[in-house]
Amino acid sequence: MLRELIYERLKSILSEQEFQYDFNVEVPDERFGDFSSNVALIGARYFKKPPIEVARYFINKLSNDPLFSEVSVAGPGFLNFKISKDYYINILNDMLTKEKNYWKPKKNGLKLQFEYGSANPTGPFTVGHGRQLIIGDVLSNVFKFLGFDVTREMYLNDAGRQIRLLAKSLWVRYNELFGKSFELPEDGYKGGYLIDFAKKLKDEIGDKYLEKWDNEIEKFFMDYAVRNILEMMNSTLEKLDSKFDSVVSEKSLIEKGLVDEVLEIFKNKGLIYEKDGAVWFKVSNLINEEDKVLIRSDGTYTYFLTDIAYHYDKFLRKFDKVYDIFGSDHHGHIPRMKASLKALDIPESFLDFILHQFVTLKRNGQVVKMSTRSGEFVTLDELIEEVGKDATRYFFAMNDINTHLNFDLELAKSKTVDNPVFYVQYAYARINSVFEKAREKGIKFRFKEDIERLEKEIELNLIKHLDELSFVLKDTTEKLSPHILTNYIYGLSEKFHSFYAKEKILDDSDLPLSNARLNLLYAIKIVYEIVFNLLGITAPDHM
RNA sequence: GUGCCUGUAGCUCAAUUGGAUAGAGCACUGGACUCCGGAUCCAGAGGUUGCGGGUUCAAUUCCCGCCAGGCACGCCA
Repeated sequence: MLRELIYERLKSILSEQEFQYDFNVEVPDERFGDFSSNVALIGARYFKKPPIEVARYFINKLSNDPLFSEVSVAGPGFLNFKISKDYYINILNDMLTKEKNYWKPKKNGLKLQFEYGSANPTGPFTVGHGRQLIIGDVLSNVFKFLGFDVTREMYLNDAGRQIRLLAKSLWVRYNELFGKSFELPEDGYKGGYLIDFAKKLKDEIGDKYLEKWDNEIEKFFMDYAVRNILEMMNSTLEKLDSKFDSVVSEKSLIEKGLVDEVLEIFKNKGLIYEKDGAVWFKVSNLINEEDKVLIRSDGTYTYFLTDIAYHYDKFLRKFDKVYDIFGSDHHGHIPRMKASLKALDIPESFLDFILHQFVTLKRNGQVVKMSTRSGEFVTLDELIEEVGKDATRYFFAMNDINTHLNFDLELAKSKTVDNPVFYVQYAYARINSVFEKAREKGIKFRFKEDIERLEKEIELNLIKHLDELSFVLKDTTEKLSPHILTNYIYGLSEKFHSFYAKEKILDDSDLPLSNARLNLLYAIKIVYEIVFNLLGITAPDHM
């Protein structure tokens, strides 16, 4: 990785002087060179000399280094580097030899868990869940590619009050089918899917539970509704090509006794008390917030309590680090969650939250209101149906997670409008078609041969861009931002299309050059396959 | 009221966490295959980075204060 090589060289020059400070190596505007560094600007303070003089010191030290064809100083004291052609050829050769392993660092044994897509199983996934699912899926993929031991997990809140509301709502729908009218409970679920479930249920059991309601029947309706909703959710996940390694249910945590264990620990630490018939957690002892209820006066557990137990469970499962991916509406949950982990003597660094802002869905310029309970929403299923899996995944990944995502349905649906997904996929299809054309023309592809014929600026620049994938993957995991990856592949596509338009790849009059360029395309193809795989979108041979 | 996020070209978004003349796409203007896929490419125009201070060699980025939008402040999840 070029960036690292340059960084190491600069660092070792610093250590000769026994200086140690942070600086960066980055890709500047093309007119400045291949890479640049601010090492001299920052170093001025340590060298006690003007930046330009410090820069000259570095240039002197690096002048005979075969890695560079040129090192210069510019502006206020930036060091600009041009990588030698020979080195680029070496790198390309290395990529072709190692294929995708070129971009994989040595194994990193850290055990990570990503929790995302967690929801009440009370309705189908909404568009909002979609963003979360893709962020979680893509980040998991990248961490895994970089050698981490990754578990993707979904948490199901299948034990709470909402499930009982769901059961009752289904029961009301069921009765309606027999012409018996009951009021939907307040905050009940109004979604049409419950009517479908009710019809199915009527076929299966007839009038068995008509106008009857007790604890047994409630349990039956809860199980029936949850089972069917999970089926819906799984079918959506399949369409999205999103797989979980495990699903943890709230119910199972309670049955395992983890909630009791947590309560016991808190009790021993004097962190709980009773008031108004409920059990409270002394959050105010730990952070500057109000105390919270753990057990309601009717004896049921709050979400907060079972979630603490869940995170205790994660800790007992010996993850080195866990990430919770939520919508930004959950941000209020963070401080108290961190406080409770502290109360359990779990190190603060164990848990990190990744919050994403909301998705605003627009249809004909109008904002579509989404709410699971009112039943007015566009489901993730419908969205995938309309715009396809690839566009859905790419669009959810391509924005900074901290910004609101405007998803214009009409625009996304339209096949004629320019779509970044098509742009990047088209580049890949084009590469394939060049190889096909070469076969038609009888130009034989000689793997790893003739590559020293590559010398044009744009060719070497493409090699640099391929090399940069290592940095981009690292950056994606450090900033926990999938959009860095989509930006990268879009940038590679721009460079490739530009190269394609400018230079003829298959040139009958110069077969070695053609072969060199085919080798370059082969390396580009590997990078596309890596990135498409990480994003979970298809790599089309033809379009 | 308190806390979190956001504000960048007409629109949708970037900007390598403090770097050089703030970049792309759409839309607009004008060009490019008798040729490896024109779903492409090249060029032009478009900016007081919400406003005002501060920190320093350097601020879209960090700090303070305003303004605007989103979200959260439950014995909901």
